[in-house]
Amino acid sequence: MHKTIPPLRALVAFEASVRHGSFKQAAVELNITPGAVSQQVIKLESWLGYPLFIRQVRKLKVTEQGMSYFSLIAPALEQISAASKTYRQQQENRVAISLTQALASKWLGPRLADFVSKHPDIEVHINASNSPVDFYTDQIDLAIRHFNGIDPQLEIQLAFEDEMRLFCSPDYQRQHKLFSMDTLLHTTLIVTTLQPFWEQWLDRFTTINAEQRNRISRLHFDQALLSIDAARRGQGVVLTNALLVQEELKHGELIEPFANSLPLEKHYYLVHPKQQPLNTAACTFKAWLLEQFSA
Amino acid sequence: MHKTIPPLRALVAFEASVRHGSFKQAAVELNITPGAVSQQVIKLESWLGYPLFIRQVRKLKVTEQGMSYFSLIAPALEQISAASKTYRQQQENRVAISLTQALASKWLGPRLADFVSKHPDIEVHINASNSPVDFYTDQIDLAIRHFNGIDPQLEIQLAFEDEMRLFCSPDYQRQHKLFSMDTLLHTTLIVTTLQPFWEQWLDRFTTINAEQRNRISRLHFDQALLSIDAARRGQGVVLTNALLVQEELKHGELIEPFANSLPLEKHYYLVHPKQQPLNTAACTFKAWLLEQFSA
DNA sequence: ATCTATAAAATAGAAAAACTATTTCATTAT
DNA sequence: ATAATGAAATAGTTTTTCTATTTTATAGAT
Repeated sequence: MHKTIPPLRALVAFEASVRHGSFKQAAVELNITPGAVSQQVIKLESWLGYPLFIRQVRKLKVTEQGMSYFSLIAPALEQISAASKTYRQQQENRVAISLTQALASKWLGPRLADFVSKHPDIEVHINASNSPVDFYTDQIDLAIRHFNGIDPQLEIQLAFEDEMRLFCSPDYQRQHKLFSMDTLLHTTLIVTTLQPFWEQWLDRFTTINAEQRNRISRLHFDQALLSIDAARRGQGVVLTNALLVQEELKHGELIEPFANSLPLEKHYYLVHPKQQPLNTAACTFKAWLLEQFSA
Repeated sequence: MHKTIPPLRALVAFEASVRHGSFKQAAVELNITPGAVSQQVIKLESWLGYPLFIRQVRKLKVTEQGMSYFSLIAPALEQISAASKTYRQQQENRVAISLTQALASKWLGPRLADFVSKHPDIEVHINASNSPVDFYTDQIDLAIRHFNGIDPQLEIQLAFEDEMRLFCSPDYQRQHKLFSMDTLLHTTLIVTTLQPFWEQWLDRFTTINAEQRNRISRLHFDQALLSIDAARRGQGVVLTNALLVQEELKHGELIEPFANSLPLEKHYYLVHPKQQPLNTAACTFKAWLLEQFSA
């Protein structure tokens, strides 16, 4: 099929030289030296087997054959340029962020309208997944990750410090008289599988011993969102970050019976790979996110 | 204008990989290693900013974006390939020869029909000019030149030895009783400007002295063809190479009253530049010419 | 279950292409 | 007459392209 492909850099130099009628001007456009243009054109002439220009002192005249060849390859190069511009530029207006479903739903979701209204030309992709992403393969620009904040390959900025707070619905509190710590013995603990912090919390803030703790009833969910929902429905008490229940607190669907907070070693950070420069949209989005973190 | 040109070798590798759905097969087509194809595709992905293929073990799947980009650039590459094939191949079927007008008209012209009938696909260009040519600029493959046969830059083969013979029309011979050398005193000598051999010829083959020679009437032409024509019309006697009057001799339009021949130091050679390899057509034409020289 | 074949990925090094810097040349402009 | 201009020629530097090799994860055969 493609057995006959000319030296393509030479073709680009030729096309620009015809348009400008000058190696000098072509060089300016291509941002290379005139000598390089000259050599590339000679290379193409050698490949084709005949001259494409009549060279005069300080002057260049394209041959008829050169002109004819130009008329065929110029539109093709233009097509490649236009397609490439479009497909590359597509990325300038696009930003994709990866974060957990809980954060996407409870934190970013309610705020996104603000960003969109401020930047209607930017296409925002939310990759809400609890599994780790590959920035390159999955075309992710930014991520909010929960980790220790150490990774030499990433640009890292703290988003939120993580801490576990206890929440339940108002009804649950009334029914179980959740007014002192020891009443937790008679409640159901809603456990999020990936956030196994109940032991630490109870040990830190109650006098309930290990044996007693083993006897407390538990409900397990593998998603923070489901745990929060269960608590909202009055099925137990949940430990989570207040960030994820801001709306429920606001609407009185959940309350915080005890003001105790268990700080964690891992926090939420905004990250992106050092080796992958952010496009305009991603920079804009990042700036907006940093604003939101500190608000 | 062409500010957005992707790495073009990478584009070629990408296009072939999409068509084959395999780096391996693309490599076979492009006659490079699979590793090189892989690297070029990665390079294009990096330039565009997103992946073009989903890589699976021993398998390659083009992304939607990749397919979409392919649909735009593939026709353009095909256009470049087709144009380049045509314009390069044009040379394979073309041969151009430079020689004097006299040789073109009197020697090559009558014989060319033979070559053309044997090779109808070969396009023959006759550059009949008495001024020197530049092989490269003027796109000349071969030349028949009149010189001493020494030029290190050329491939050289003897075509004909040059010699001056005397010719006139039968009528002129009768009117001037051209049966002995001294009768030349009363003729008109037809002189070709670039072939000033009358003095030598008369000195070598007659007893006419210098003073007598100065008194012979002369007619000057700057083209050998015109000199021959004048002789044919009975306007005088002409010195020329027998090669150029073969048809006139055959038709009885010219005769050779005296069989004397003045050998010259320069001869006719078939030449072409050592640095400019002959294409197929030119090789074929050269072989045919060499045949004609020895016939 | 084990072994072989396959094709893409990753890596280091070699070869070729692309480009730069400089000088020369033949005008052209001042 | 001198200075400016742009293409040509040349040697050297930088970058790209490509090769060779090993690794990896299957997919297929036994």
